[in-house]
Amino acid sequence: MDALELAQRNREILRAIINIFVDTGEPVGSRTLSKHADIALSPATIRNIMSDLADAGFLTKPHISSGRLPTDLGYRVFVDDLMDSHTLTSEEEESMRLGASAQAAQIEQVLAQATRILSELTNTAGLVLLPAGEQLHFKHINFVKMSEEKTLAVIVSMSGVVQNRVIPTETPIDQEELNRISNLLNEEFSGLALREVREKIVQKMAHARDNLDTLYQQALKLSKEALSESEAAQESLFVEGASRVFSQPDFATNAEKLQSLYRTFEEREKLVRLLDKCLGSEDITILIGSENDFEEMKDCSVVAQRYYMDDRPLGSIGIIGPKRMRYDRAVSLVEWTADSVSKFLSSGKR
Amino acid sequence: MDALELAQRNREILRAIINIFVDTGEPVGSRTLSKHADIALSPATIRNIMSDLADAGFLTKPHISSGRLPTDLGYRVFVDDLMDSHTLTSEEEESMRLGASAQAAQIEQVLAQATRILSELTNTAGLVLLPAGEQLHFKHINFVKMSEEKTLAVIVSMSGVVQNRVIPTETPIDQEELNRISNLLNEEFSGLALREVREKIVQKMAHARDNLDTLYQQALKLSKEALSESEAAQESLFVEGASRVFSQPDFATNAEKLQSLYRTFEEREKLVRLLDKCLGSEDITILIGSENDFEEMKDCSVVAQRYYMDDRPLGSIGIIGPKRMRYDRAVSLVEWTADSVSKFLSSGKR
DNA sequence: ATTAGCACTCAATTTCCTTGAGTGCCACAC
DNA sequence: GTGTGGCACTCAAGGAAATTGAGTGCTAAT
Repeated sequence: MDALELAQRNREILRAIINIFVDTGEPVGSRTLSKHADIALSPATIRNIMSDLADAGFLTKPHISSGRLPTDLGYRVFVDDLMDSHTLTSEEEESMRLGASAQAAQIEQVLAQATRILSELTNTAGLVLLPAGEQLHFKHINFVKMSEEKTLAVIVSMSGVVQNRVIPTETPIDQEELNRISNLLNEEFSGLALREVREKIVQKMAHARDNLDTLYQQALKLSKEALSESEAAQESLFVEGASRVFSQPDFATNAEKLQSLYRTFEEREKLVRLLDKCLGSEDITILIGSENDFEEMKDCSVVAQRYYMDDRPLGSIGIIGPKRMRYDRAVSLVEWTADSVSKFLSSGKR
Repeated sequence: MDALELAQRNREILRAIINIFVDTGEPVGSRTLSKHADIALSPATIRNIMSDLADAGFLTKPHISSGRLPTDLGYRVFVDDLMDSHTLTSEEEESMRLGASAQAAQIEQVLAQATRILSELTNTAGLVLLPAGEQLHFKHINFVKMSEEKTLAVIVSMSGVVQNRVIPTETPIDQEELNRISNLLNEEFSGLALREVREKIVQKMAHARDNLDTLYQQALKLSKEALSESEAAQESLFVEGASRVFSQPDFATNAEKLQSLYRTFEEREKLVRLLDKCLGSEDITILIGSENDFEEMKDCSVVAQRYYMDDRPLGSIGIIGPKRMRYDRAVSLVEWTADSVSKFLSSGKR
């Protein structure tokens, strides 16, 4: 037997161990494995192989006289090379389709719904990120006078995202005038990326210094305020079904882990950063255990993919669950969901 | 010694037991209590009194040979009659003041901020309910054409709450026309309660059947859609720092309780109902243990009070924490916060 | 009425033992 | 040398028994 075939057999063993462990949650011993239909080797032989796999860093054991379980690295090669691809069952497809049925809904509602279904099907926490950043394109702005010192700006993007913010105004502007300002801006900036709008405004403000048209100047000033920093502040994140993660037996026993995990889910900022990372890659992103950079999430894995609107990546959608999860299913479901969402957002003209 | 004095002494004992238990979390025994400075009685005497208090239903014990701890009823009389009122320390006041510093912010931001501080200071979960129902008054409406079949309605209330929803439109209406419709509605309905607006629209629709002014008819139809059911659907609830509750030693040991509690926090609807109840009463509402109607929250207490805008009750703000909490502090802090929020929302003209 | 004393209870902790799954290594067979 | 059986060893988990200590309830004495 040459080296290649040996390697092949080792891979087979590794795959079997991970499959069994994902299924049972118990460390897998050599005896259990030799009973397994696909493996026709004696426990002793398997022990040798397991020992090799452990030396290579793919397996570990909780204590010296126990069965083996996969390391992060083990999961990694499993996910990259060993995993069979999962085809969705008809029930799974059925449930997904229900999600797309919501008609005439806002983008946020569509995303929230998709995440909820994703969470249900995978029994993990569903996440979706809608960064209100560079991707957004200006559709409409509207100013409402709230009081002498406060004006409310409502900004609608092409994709249907609505942002609003309060702007302090030194000199009162009456609603009539605000309406005219709105119209002015709507005509001028329609369809541009928010970033471009910001740039244009800055340019125009420089030029218009001596311009006598105060209405126009006020318009620029107001809209500058309204659009400032809107990208950083207003991204929105939906988390759905986080409690499912906590019910997993992997955490249920350990109150301490549970708490730190809970705190993580409350600190949305970290989740945003995780999903943000996925925006960078076209392929599905899988982060196993410590591969995500947050200590308190080292027992969790993230599977996420970006979704599109009209071929532009808009945000990312995914799940977060225990490291011990059915990666094949997770990958299929996340891909399918991202795909559905993309199709829904791009369908027809918006 | 007459009956009155005896009762007084019993009350003293009950108060001491609750204070100690709230402090330590351990059942209080007669010995511990007799060592307590304020109590100059022997353990045996105290035992007799404790026995009486237990018979009266104020105390209970986890097992036959252990110290006593308060029942829900015990907490109730404590809160109603025995509790010293807590005066805020200067640090506490200091932290609260910081919350009010945010200028020109939206109402949601103010509320979220207040809740966060409340949660920090009490080390419990902070809650705030902003029911977008009867209380809301119409300020401004704006329609944006998203596509041939979809129109986005943005409704701004007098209090600065922004709601938006997508309306399917059979016949396309162009933006120009939508603007005119907006203007029409804004003039006609400004300042009315949303409920009144709805009623008026229904009336007018009945009357206007033969009216040839199709613009007006369209306006009515659109606005009816935009305002329909908005009250039920769009109330918003902020929960801040729920993880603090989970870190409490009362729950930390019991993974099962922890989970059910977690699920409760995810089911916002129940929390809404709780806070909604508080809206009915002018006084601060305290619900101890099973006094709230949710089985899974029987180990928690709620302290909440409504807040006002211009002397109209708008919503309620409060905390939810373990039954074993410093009620005196909680009450003071919740009252103070509700007060600050009310003042902030009512200050000046809006 | 109050209290000291005493017997009793029971959760919690500790200790010790047993069990069983599993490893690692050695020697033997093919 | 590749695979296997055998054997000694390890260790977590679970259970039984013993110990401890905080606390109660009752009775008799002050």
